[in-house]
Amino acid sequence: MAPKTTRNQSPPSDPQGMFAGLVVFLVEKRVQSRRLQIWKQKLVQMGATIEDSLTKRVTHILAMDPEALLQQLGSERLAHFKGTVVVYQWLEDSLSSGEKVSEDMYHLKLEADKSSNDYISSDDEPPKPKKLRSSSPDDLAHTSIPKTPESPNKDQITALQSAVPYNPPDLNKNITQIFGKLINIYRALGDDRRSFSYYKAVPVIEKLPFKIQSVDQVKDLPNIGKSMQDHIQEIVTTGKLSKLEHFETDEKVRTLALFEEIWGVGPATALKLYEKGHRTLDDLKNEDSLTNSQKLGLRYYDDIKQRIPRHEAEEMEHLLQKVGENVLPGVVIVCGGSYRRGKASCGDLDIVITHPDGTSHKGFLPKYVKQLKDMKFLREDLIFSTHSEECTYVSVTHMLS
DNA sequence: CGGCTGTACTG
DNA sequence: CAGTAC
DNA sequence: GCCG
Repeated sequence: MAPKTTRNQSPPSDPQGMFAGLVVFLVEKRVQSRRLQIWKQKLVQMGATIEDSLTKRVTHILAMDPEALLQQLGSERLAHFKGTVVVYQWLEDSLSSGEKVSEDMYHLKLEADKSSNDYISSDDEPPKPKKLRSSSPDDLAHTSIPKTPESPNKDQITALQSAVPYNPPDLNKNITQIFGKLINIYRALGDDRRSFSYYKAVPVIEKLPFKIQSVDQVKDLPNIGKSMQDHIQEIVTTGKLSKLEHFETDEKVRTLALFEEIWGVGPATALKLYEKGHRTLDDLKNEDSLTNSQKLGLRYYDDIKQRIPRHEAEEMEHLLQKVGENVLPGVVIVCGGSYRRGKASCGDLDIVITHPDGTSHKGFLPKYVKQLKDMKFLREDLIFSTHSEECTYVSVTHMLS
């Protein structure tokens, strides 16, 4: 879980280099990948930072020509960009002259505007006939409280508070959705390692600011190896993945994957249930070998699978903070996880509870939980344990809206 | 080819 | 301790 | 599955 999100490359960057302070986004279209690689390396060496997506920190966009630029970013995203857009020649000339040349002669401008002929996609989720969002989001809260009263994690708190929500464009859903299914399937089969590989590949693909049309565009991305490239190739050309098709026609694989979506059910339990002859969730209604957590996971199957829209997560955070302050003045409650990372929707809500004086948090969680239960925010305990100073709590919540 | 995080909770 | 989740 |  440790966010190693920094993609620090090996070549030592020189903070005094000619590109110091620049944050660059490279439009990769119409660029030889080998050349791109060299450029990236040079930029980093000379003190620049390279962004994988068009974040608000980006100061410079580099592109071959207006078409490539437009094709990868779209005019509306570009319209909001306030930085400098130049052609790669600027970089070439800077490198050859040994000093950063003025951008003036290299500005890349879009041809007038070809009106709004882009694309207005109402991008919903096709493979989800699920309709009613009767708003019963689930909530999994995990709290961990520093062991030492010194509470040396002020940095963590400020880091949490200063995180900037940014949602990269979600092109390439065709690929990430298929990979997402493979993640579940391999995990259901007990192949966690392979599952994790796909798990790591997905965010890499999600961060791409363009739609993948050729293998060349992904051939030297991290966590994308030979197999992934082949799969991507097949998906972009045929629109599907035969490997996945094969899995999905296999009843055992299908069933194991289904059972494993139940909270508390892993590969072993899923297999046992399958061997007992169970094939559907309904078959499990009367299966009393399930643990408490698993029964709850089954009962709230649909609710737990619901994602929480960001704005609702925001409301929940405020509510949680208000109640927390009420139970113990001064307590600090912040959301972490996917919410903190700025996702548009969250599968759960991760909560971190701390207190500035480092000791007052003792015994806070039970009282807090009780309060939240009384007001019908929390519903059912999935896990609830308290050691002397570290507490863990995972629960299903119910929000009436 | 071998490693791929480590830890806490349930029953 | 096995299984599970994070 | 990917990586070293």
